[in-house]
Amino acid sequence: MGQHSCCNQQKVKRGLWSPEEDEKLITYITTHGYGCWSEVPDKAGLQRCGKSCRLRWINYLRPDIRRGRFTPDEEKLIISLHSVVGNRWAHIASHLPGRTDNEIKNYWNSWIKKKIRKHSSSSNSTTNNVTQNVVHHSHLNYNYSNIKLDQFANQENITTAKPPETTLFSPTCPIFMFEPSDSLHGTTTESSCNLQTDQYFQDSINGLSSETWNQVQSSLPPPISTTFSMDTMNYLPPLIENVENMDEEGDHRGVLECLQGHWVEETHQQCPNNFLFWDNIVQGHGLGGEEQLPPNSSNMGTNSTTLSPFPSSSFRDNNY
DNA sequence: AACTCGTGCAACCGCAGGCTT
DNA sequence: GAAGCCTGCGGTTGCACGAGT
Repeated sequence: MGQHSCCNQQKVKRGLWSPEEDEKLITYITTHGYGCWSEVPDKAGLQRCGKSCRLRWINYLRPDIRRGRFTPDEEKLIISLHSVVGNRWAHIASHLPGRTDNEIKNYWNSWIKKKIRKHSSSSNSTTNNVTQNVVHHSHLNYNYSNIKLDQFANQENITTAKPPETTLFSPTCPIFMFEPSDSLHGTTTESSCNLQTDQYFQDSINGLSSETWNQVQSSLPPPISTTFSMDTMNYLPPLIENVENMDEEGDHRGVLECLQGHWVEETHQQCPNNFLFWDNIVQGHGLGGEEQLPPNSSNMGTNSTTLSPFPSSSFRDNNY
């Protein structure tokens, strides 16, 4: 064990590829094609495993590879697609000709690291344990969501507070799950926007060219009414619609009803971010009393208690 | 100049799923 | 249906390099 099945040959070289190795691989692939990758090393005269050859070719050597910095449009497209499909890098890469999943993944991860640092340096240090526990080297998608939600939780008034300065995306804002014309430009009122949108994401969407927008649209999953997968974005339109009905004083009851009626009860399974979102809304904005209690835990999916703090004990134990 | 640290990127690892036998 | 092999994918690691001290 310890080595991949394709790499258990004797004297398999690892590490960075030399120009000579690249040359051998290019020469072989361009003249013979790659066919079965496991046969490529022998036939090309390389002491690499087939998997390594494949990776080198796909990520670096193939002629249609596009290198260099991501353009603003590519960046926007990545952001948009990531909001739709999450960390499915190969899927995202399929919408960016010449870009590899590895490249996009690296770009995204380093980019998020920057955002996290920016957040942590600009926000005060009174973050709760949730954030501190989840900021880690991996699972950036999930963790970053928590960071944003945590910031919401620390705001006193969700309807008047300024949204985080540089939020990237969140499970609360796949706005293009709606009709683009309405959701993008018509329904993000001042009050609702603070709750449900991500400013960075919003800017990205607004800046998309029609071509890019079409690419995003083409990647959309089936309509929400028929799809409740684990994908976070599928949970959100009801919330956003209901938030629109909140009054200017920030009556959160609509949110709660929404969460109970459309979001939590219907989509309560396997979605930690949503639970945290709920948890933070409630904890951060002075809601209390019987009517605001989260749905009965018996309604929750079997995974809810292990995946998230919702319904949290602190919610019930504290006086909000 | 030497050292440390942070960052970006290439490559590896383990797993899942498809295909073949 | 089971086993083995292969490919593809996402997560993770390690290293080179530049910036800062």
